[in-house]
Amino acid sequence: MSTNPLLKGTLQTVILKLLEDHTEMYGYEITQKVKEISAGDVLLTEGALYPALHKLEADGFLETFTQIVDNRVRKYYRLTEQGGKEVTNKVTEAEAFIDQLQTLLSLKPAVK
Amino acid sequence: MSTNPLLKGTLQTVILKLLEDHTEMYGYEITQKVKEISAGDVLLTEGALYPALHKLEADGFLETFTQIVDNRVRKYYRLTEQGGKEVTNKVTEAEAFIDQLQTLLSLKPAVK
DNA sequence: TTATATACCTAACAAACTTAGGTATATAAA
DNA sequence: TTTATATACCTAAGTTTGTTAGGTATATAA
Repeated sequence: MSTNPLLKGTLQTVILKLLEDHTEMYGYEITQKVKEISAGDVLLTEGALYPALHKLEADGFLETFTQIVDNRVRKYYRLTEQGGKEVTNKVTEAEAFIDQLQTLLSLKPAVK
Repeated sequence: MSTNPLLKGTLQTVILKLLEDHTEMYGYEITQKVKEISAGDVLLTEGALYPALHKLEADGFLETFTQIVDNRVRKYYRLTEQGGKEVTNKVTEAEAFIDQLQTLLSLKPAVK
């Protein structure tokens, strides 16, 4: 019943931020890290994650390389130089969004 | 150029919250109130607003009545009883979303 | 008479999800 | 041994929710 896009358009921002903090990650690892950080509250669906990664790569923000571990393929992602700049932009945008939403919903904890 | 869904899936929540605080509002008034509260940062597009209002009404969260003012029609919206409960749900959901996003982006100001 | 503000609306398109599949290997449990 | 779970990648159909771009109409200021 829950039509619940958990990250509401901020998935790209979260991915970029994780890659800023962890340098190199593969898709499955990202789902686990998000689950861990959010204490199990945010469960990325693969149908959202993989297309998002491919788009970020196509846009020039990520680059990839593959490794074989235990006979299984891992596709690692890493920020490009352009991607490094984009993290800052997207995080700033997310902060503004949170700020606006808190204002509109009267959730601001204190006066700015 | 800005593909900027300013409210990223929270438009319904914002509308319901405004109607909780102001009892009765019409569409155009909502756009002006959002602009005012956000200091001009959030400009609702009518193509998003009106369908959202119609959906909230169809879902039983809002009821309407019309008034003529200066020969022009105003369609007022008001929360139904069910809508009154839904505000709480949706605002709680939005708070959780903000919290999760702040955690994932390392934006949390302090430890909880 | 032209532009801006007020006031409603819809339709075509795009973005970003969910849901539901598919392929394949390693390992723990029944 | 076979079944389930974890690991690891992927895509396609459908839905929701927005943008963009129109349309109609009245009041008022330039």
